[in-house]
Amino acid sequence: MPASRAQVDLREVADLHENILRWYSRHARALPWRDAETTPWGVFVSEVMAQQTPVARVEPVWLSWMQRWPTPAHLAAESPGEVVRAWGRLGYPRRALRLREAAVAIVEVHDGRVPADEETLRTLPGVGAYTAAAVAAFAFGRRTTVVDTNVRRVLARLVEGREQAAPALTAAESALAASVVPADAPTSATWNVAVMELGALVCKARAPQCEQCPVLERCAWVQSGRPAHEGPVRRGQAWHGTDRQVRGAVLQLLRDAPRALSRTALADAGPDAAQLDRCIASLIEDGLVEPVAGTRFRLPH
DNA sequence: GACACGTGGAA
DNA sequence: TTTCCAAGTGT
Repeated sequence: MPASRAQVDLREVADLHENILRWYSRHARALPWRDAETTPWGVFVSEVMAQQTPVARVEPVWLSWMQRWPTPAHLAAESPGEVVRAWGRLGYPRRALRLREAAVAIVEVHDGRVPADEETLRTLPGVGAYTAAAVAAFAFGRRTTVVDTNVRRVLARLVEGREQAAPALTAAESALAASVVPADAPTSATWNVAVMELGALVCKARAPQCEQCPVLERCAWVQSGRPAHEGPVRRGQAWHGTDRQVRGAVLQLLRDAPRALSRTALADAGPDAAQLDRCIASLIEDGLVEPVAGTRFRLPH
């Protein structure tokens, strides 16, 4: 059956809802941004921090971040460099700049309040389809379809009978995910986070814990004997010797330095002089580094 | 659609 | 030790 035809009948959907929502009520992690008193801004921050980043690593940074900048106005008033420094080693530090830019837009365009609808959320820097849906659902209880890597993997296995989702999100996947979202808005929000949680804790990429799965009996992948992934092997992310590695090393030096560093000091970031210069230039271009008097470098003020 | 973009823990 | 990959976005 082509993936575009994969679907679940109504009785089956109701059963998935019941079992997955019950599982979530018993096994959901007590993440701080799930507290009832968390503001939409707090949810927004958590979703940006969680992009491509394990949730466990986000938690301590989120706690200190919300203490320091409890509202968009607080963050908007901060310097980019301090924001990048506080981002620490979460990775993809451009997210920190965009989060601050989003805070500025929220203050200047949206009266200091996080927008509730996806279309408006999508206009904010660093907010794509996933984050817009997640904030609408988890901060405002909107009925929408949240599709992240967990949801894609769970549906690939449960409904399509495949071990892995496609390399990139397809329209068919989005349609399938939308077709199983509960009609009721509050329930839909819980459903979206419940499927994500199931993917994160049980239906994991590497070592799925099928014996703990609340919908094991309905899983197409398990029923067909858990066949191994067919098709092209996913290309691993290159790392050693890449610009990304050098950029990360430069930024780590600057985060840890109280003042501007010389080009010589930054040479610790990599042995290739041409690559180092290229990376410094691209970091400046990205707004992550600021040149001082042409010869020294620091996080942007 | 393909690529670039950080980081570190688990297997 | 190397590889995998994690609540994606922007170009």
